[in-house]
Amino acid sequence: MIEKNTELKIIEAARKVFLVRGYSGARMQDIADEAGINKAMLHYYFRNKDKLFESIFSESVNNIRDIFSQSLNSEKEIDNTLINFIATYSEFIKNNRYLPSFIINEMQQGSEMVEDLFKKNIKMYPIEFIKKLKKEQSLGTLEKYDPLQIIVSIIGLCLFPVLAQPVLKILFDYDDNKYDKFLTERVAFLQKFIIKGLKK
Amino acid sequence: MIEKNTELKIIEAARKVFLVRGYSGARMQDIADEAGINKAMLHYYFRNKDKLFESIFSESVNNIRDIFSQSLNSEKEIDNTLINFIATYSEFIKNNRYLPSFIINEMQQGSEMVEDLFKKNIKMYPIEFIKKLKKEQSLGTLEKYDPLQIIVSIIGLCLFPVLAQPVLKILFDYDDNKYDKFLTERVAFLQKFIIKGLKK
DNA sequence: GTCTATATAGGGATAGAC
DNA sequence: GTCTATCCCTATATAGAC
Repeated sequence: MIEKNTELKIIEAARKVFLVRGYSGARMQDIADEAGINKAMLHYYFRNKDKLFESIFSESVNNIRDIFSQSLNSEKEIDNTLINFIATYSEFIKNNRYLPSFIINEMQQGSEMVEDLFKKNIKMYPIEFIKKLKKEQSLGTLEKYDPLQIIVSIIGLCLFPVLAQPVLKILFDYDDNKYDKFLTERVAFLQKFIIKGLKK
Repeated sequence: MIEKNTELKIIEAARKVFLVRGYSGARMQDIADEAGINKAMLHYYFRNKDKLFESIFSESVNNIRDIFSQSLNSEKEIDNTLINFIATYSEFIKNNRYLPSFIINEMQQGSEMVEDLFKKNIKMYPIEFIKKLKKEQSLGTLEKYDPLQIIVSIIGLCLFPVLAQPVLKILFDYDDNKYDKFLTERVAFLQKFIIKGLKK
């Protein structure tokens, strides 16, 4: 087993701690423990907590942006674009449970630093997808809903069960396995439900 | 103007601070300032930060539960039940923006205290609504989806735009007014979209 | 009940040896 | 580059006067 370099170990540990606990809940000591080093090293590599946080937050925003544009901008026609997006995006979110709530929460705090980092990194506006929607709407195959309402709905339908996972698990009395099954089955459900909801 | 009693002032201030900043981000000093008193008073009325937090978290869970069961358990048939729920629930969430993310986030931390409080207060499982869905499904008027998938979808469609508000405002370049309009228009959109998606 | 002053702990940051 | 020891500020909590 090759020993990973320290900077990488720190990044991975910081990612784990920040994504679950958030900026204010994260402890430098916890990150050091998770990385198997001491606190001083954190400051040696990343001057302070803010700088370390910035690097984690930025990469998180980039990850969300990449998977989003990558899975939405397909050359296929509308049905397959939707089916493909729902599957790809759901899979990504399932494997990155804490990403959405992390970003949403930090943004909610309204700190300048976070908002600037977000603006700097995000740059995504699904123009191509909106064009595709509008074309179908004018052809009369899709209901004439506001494209942004549609997009927020699709993303929300994929994200919400992962965002609210800790709450929903208790409400439904589902263990990890059952909830995982719920998420897996959800993909097919969403593909059908969304397309039916949009079609004229 | 009648002077509110101190305990009430503390509760209101704590609510404001905890809901936005969360447990770890909240400062007793900020709560004292918001209430217009000094820190010592917080400890006089609520022994410590944990106790104060508990009372806010509990009332938050109760609020969510009340509005949920209240707006879902109507005597009407399925279409009107849905239309009524979407309108009532959306309105409530709009007026209580921070409630959902507060509960979801604290639950994500996985502390025993929070999880116990949640379990103790929540007790909601929409049995009547599920019955109503299943009846329509067996009559062939609704698609035979898993009722829990349906419920998670409806709630998610209402909650997500409020949960993700700080992110979506930036993505869409919407100011407060435009976003408010977006949320208002969303109700009618959701009523149509959801019913179309569910109908056979 | 309400205040000021202060104790105590927690956590981010630095100095300095190796 | 990595460690130990320590600094020092911040935040919670308490003591005690009024």
